[in-house]
Amino acid sequence: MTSQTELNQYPSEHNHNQCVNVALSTAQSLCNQRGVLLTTIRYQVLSLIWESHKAVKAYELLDRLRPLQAAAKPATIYRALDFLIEQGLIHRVESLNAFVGCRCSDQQHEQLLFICKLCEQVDERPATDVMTALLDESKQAGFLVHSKAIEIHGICANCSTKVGTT
Amino acid sequence: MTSQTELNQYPSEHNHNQCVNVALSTAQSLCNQRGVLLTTIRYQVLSLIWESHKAVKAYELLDRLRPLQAAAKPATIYRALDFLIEQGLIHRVESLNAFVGCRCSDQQHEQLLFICKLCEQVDERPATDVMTALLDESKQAGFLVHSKAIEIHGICANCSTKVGTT
DNA sequence: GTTCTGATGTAATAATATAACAATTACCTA
DNA sequence: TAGGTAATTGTTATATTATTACATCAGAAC
Repeated sequence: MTSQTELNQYPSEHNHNQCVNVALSTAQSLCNQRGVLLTTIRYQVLSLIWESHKAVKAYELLDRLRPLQAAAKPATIYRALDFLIEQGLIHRVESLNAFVGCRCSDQQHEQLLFICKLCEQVDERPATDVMTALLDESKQAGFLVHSKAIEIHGICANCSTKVGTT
Repeated sequence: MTSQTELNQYPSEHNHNQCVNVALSTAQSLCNQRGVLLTTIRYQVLSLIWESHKAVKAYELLDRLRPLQAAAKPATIYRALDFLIEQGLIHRVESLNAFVGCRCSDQQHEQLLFICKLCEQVDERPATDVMTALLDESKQAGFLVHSKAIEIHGICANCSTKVGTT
């Protein structure tokens, strides 16, 4: 049953512990480099977000944080989220009002987010061609880009294989 | 003062009455073609959205609808918005939780939204190159696209000229 | 006219997010 | 190491955004 659940959530070759470890240690060293504090609460929230590759809602995080931080309130979560977003450690998924870990914190942070309607996992891709085309378009429009949100909803490769073979 | 306001909102060559007229009559004929009802409430909400090129919040629409529909409640607005979105007559701006008229209802509906932080106007552009690159990327990822939200925040050409010359 | 469907009325409440101010902690430096 | 300062967290309240459920109404189909 556990294995079935994991099968539904991740491709079989996926070692999620490693994802989490990499994410958390990268986060820690980035914060060190930048002289900002990855406090206990912030670290715990980041860990909770990294429990899966799904986008998580703020109040769901709150529920999951409370066992660790009895005093946790909405502000607790939103402050941690604000910090993590500022540091580029997570993405806010605008079209879901939810949050997902960023796998590219140390590189170009703004990416395409592919959001699967079936497994709900969010995959990020740098998509250089798209970004180039986008900057071209912006330049043509005379538009000065500050930030972008590019969110694609549909069915991921993993899920469409399963659907196809069922 | 009125003219100053308008100057801040639209490029001078812009005839907004025409925008509105085109949008509303296009909406009406599309609904006729499709055999769906552009009821009074829906028409009023669409008109209110088209009062400017800014994205409007649902509860702001509610306030503005009430003089016309004394019984208007949140559900009234959200139902009208759902309908207008389904019919491709407006865009939901995910990153603002707000709504803006669509100038391309009869064509390819999914566009890039350029959102100006200064004048708050939302400009939509088809950006074929971006869309092509995006579909390529999706194909490479094996991702089946259902819908996309591409929202660019920054400073529009009109505002950056003003800022530049000040 | 009756029935059926879609639209609207109405009330309650859920879900998401922020503001304001107090208390505490971390850090610097004298 | 004491004291000052800035950042973080605690706490309460409330604002904002959105949905659900059920009643009623209006118009089309029969």
